[in-house]
Amino acid sequence: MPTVDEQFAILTAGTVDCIAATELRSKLDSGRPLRVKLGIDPTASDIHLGFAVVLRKLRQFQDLGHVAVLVIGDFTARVGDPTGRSATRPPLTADQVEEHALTYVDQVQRILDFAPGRIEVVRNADWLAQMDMADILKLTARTTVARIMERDDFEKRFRGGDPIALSELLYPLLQGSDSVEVRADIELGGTDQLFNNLMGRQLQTAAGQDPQVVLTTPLLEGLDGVAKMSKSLGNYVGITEPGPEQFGKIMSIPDGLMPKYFELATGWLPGQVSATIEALLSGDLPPVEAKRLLARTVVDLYHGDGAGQNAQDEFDRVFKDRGTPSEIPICEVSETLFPVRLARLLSECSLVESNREGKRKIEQGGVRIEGTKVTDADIEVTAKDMDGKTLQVGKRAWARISVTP
RNA sequence: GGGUCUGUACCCAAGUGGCCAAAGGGGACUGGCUGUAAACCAGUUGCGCAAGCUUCGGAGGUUCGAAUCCUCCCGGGCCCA
Repeated sequence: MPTVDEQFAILTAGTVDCIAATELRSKLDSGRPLRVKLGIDPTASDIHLGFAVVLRKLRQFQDLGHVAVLVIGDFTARVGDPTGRSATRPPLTADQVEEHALTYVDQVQRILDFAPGRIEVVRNADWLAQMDMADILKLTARTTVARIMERDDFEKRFRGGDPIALSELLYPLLQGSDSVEVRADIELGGTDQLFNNLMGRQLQTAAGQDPQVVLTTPLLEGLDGVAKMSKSLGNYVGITEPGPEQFGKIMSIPDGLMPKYFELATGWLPGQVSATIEALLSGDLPPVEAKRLLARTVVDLYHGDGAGQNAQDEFDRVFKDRGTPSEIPICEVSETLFPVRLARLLSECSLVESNREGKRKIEQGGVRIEGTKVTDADIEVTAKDMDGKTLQVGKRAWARISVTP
């Protein structure tokens, strides 16, 4: 068992805020397993590399003998966390939330330790949905408008004349209540959660509990290199995506983002990360090779050793050598559809969104049959032409036609 | 409650009776270059094979003709109370 100092060093490595360091030390000092809370709003169906950062931190706590308390925000998801939003987000239906919650737990198992005693998974609807008006008034009386409006994004929206639903203002309070409910010793979150997590401390203190320590992890930018990685922006790499998909996505990140990805997405020890970054910056490691290494590492992390190399081979075959992917989704098309305009066939196979878009893509030289570029935008094809043949739109969309009687 | 402004395609935003499927920018997409990076260049960006159809918060109305005018409704900002 590592000493308190060693634990402290491991746990605060790679974090941005630690409120408060002395409290963390004394909690670790107590020697008891600490309850480490992480809230997760089931607003989307995929867990991505950005969220994996904080999950990995939580795993470190588990490995040191502490208990992960995963709070599924099935209630709060219906309010919608306003964090980082410039607009009110539409509330999700109970069904959507439920569906997401299930897939989350499934995905999280790739990172967290689910051994008995190591983790508790709870849902905040269990207590939040029970609250009546008296409870809510009591809760809201614990803070002030001025305090809530200190939050950066509220303030910005308010100043900009953008609408803020009253319910959104309650969000930090609800999340804070979770901390009271689960008696959290520590709460983890991205830096965008700092305000919410501090609210937990305030509420715990008011409830006579020892306030939780708040640790925040950096936010990871998405593939565009600008906005934080998020499902809604579509700039993410999902941890359950197929290896080749992950590999390709990582190859497309801006060069400048590589150090951050090495640091936050590889699961490497700090020494290895800094050595790699140094080699990259000094020119000893060419950028392409660095990125390939990064992509392989991430794929290995989620698909097992060797998967990264396979993904890279596939990548080289398809994109470097302009070849054909090893696995192409089959598109079954009824024989009665033929003869058919190629543009229509493309949309039948979901390679494009409409016949019209299909026609455009052909005009733009982006469509190939068996690797041969199609030049006639109005071309008609027959079942015999197409059966068993591959269709390609752009660099990434593929389908193999299978004609069914 | 009163006043006033406002709601346009993924986002911002022009348009105020026909020349509007709707300027411009961003984003996205396709092609070129390349390292599926960045930068840059060219193009595309409602649906339909087409005639044409549907779209400018919603529902009605005026008109040969409406995103543009009128009525009501819904949503939002600001000021006053």
